[in-house]
Amino acid sequence: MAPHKAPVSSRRSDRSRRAIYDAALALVGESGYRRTTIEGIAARAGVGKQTIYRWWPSKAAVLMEAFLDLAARAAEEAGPQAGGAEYGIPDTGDLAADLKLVLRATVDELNDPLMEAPTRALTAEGIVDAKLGAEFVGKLLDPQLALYVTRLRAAQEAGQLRPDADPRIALELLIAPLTHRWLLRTLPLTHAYADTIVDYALGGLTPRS
Amino acid sequence: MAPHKAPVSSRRSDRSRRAIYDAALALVGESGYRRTTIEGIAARAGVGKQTIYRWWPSKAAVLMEAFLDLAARAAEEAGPQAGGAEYGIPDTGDLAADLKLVLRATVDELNDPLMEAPTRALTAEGIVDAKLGAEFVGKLLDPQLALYVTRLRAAQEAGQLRPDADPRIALELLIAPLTHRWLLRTLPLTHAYADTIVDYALGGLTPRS
Amino acid sequence: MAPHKAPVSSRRSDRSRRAIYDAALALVGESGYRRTTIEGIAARAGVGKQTIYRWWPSKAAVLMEAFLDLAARAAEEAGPQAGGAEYGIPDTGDLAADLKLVLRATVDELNDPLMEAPTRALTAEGIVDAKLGAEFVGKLLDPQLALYVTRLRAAQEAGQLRPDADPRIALELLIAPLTHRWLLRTLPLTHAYADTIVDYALGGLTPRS
Amino acid sequence: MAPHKAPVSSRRSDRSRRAIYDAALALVGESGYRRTTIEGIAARAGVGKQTIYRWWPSKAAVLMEAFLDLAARAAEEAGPQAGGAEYGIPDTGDLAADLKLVLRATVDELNDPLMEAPTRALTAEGIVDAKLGAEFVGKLLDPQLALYVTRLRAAQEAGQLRPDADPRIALELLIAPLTHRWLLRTLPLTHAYADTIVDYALGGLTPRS
DNA sequence: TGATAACCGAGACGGTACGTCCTGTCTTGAG
DNA sequence: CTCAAGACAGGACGTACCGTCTCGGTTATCA
Repeated sequence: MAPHKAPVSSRRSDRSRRAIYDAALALVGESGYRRTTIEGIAARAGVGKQTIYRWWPSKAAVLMEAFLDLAARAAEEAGPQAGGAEYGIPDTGDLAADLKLVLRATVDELNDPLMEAPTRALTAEGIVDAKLGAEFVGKLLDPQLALYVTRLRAAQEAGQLRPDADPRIALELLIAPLTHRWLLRTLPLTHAYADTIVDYALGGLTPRS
Repeated sequence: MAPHKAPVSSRRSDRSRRAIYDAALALVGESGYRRTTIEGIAARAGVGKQTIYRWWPSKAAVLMEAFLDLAARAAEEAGPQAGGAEYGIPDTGDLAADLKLVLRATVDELNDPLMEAPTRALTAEGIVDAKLGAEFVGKLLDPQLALYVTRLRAAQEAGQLRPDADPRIALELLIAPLTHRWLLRTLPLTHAYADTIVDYALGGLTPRS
Repeated sequence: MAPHKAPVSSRRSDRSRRAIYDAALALVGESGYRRTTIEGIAARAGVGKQTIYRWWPSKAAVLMEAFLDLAARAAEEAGPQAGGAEYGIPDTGDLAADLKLVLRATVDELNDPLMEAPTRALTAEGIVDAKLGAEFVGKLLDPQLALYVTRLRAAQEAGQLRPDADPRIALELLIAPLTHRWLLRTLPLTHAYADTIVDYALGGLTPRS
Repeated sequence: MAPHKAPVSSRRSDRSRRAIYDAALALVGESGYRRTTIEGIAARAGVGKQTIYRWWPSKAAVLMEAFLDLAARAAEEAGPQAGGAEYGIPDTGDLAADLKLVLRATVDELNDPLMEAPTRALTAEGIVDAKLGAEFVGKLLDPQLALYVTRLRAAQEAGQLRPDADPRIALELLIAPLTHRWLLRTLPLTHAYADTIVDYALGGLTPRS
């Protein structure tokens, strides 16, 4: 999205950009991030190498954009008919139920084999490369986490969450265990686990009657 | 520890192994994992490349062993005088206090700039490479997590923790948020944060009097 | 001249080709063929290894082309003013004298220390590698030998050589002994030797009056 | 035969030496001299590498000895019953016939595919490596050439060869063309060629009646 | 409505590192 | 005490990509 040395993109070829996204995602899915090369992406996309180097600073940046594009298109598709977490966490009045719903969806997403390779690749890259990590967090993670903050604040106003609880930290209590299992592959990531996490976490955060 | 194609070595050179560990850690610390090369490690260690390829299947495996060796030696040093988490989580009777102590130590460890580069590198590598990840978890993470399980079970027996709480999941509620902040660099990782996590997590896991 | 996997390139860099020729010849001269490496040539020429591998199939092929280029440039220089064997063997009417002149020149050429190393290297390589040998013979040797055939045929027409003598074999009688001494270093290769060879060989090939 | 750093050969294992000869010749025959390695010879001979390095200074030296041993054994076999050139050139009184006989045998030997690979390898090596070349000439070539000198001197005494002809040079006139064709593969090496060479060469060396 | 840029595909270039192979030396352990 | 087995430091091999750099050949403004 942000070219590293802006060549004023009005003349930029959409066809090439699309082809590069597709090639990048396909190759990462097929061969893994490590074995995916810029030359390989260019060849597969039927594009000159320079066309990649002109618009992106690194392989990771290409993949990041390809991934954002994928997510955007997925959201657009699922979006109109109300949709999932992208458009806010539902508020049925029952905080635990709402959270379980969303976390179960997150579990499913993480377990989706199609998304796995690129997500892992980007996360790993971001862990080592602070700049990329910041972009990853800013563009993909933070917007999602903000939805939790919103929902948790609503719960606080509704008296379903301790007024002194920090929503940001509360959210981490919910999200981090899932991420932990997924990233480190310690134990299987299931709906039951998501439910338990919600129960345990909320246990300490709901007002004691 | 497990050579990829075991040359069963009794004749293996200890001097070389040591030099390789040192060179690998030094280079990763100085230039980052990406820019560290096997050739570079060999050159710095004063060792033929083949000596590395003979005993390790990948750069990541070298670093892993170097890291394990580092940890082992650190533990041996700190070990005798009872020491930290390596030798069990203290049990003073106050679960929250004990956990805060240990988690604060973990925070310090994660913030230690000396350990940061290799730990991030290994973690990232493990996220993408399942085999390496399994080794990382089995050799480094699981032993530590087991200590939490032990302590939490003791707490259950002492009636300081709900009898129906799963210690494994409880532990993840404590550990995962720290890891999350550290890996993704979302927000600073402080002692205060560790304390809050303990408070929030235990809130839902201690018996309601 | 014939790239092993023709990248048909008009974009080939002349500067690199030249630098590679120079480096190859220099290194072979300085350190001998064996100790000359493709890496060394690339480094000395200030060229990437791939640029060598792209255009030549082997070290020997590089040297061959470098040598041909050298010979071509030498010929071009010496050429205009009529010159040596490159432009035909002189025909003064005295066959023996003409041959002695040319063979003495060949002796001098073979004894030239500058040409010695690469010529020996190429010859030796060609002895073992039939493909390269064929190229060597076709590009360097045969053209020279053809000049002898021409001169000997002229001598036959002039009645200075038996009409039933095969010029091709006659030529070998003249050339082979020189090559033999030079290649195998059995005895010194002198002008006197060249003269004697001409005398002995022609003795059996001139018409008996 | 001449160890480079004489380890007092009394303890030397004959079995190993033999096995090394066999392995060396076999490998050179199968894969060519270039692709034959000392490691390969050792492995094939079931011998430690050190056992080779102890007794020979180079791959070429191993092959040379193996080759000499082969020639010696071949001679021993063919020897007793009078035999070929090894035991002198026959003297039937007809110089031309005698020479043709021997040169035809040489042609056959050079065309023998079994001997070809190692002979070419050794010759090529000797062309580039002066020390080895000298050994090759001294041990293998000179003894053979001496036989020609003997026969030619006898012919001179019998008045079948000009008294002023240098036998050494005469011999080169006979031998060199064969070697030339064989080494450089310019044209096929046949009995007819050998005969012609004898005819042409002797033509100039026999007394004119 | 050309001229004239920019982008495009292609791919050669100088490099770096890869992982393999072999060299020649040194060490170990079984016989 | 010898010798096969093979680890060791070193270094070249030939390959794969890196990121930069031309090269013509389209487009797609703007003069």
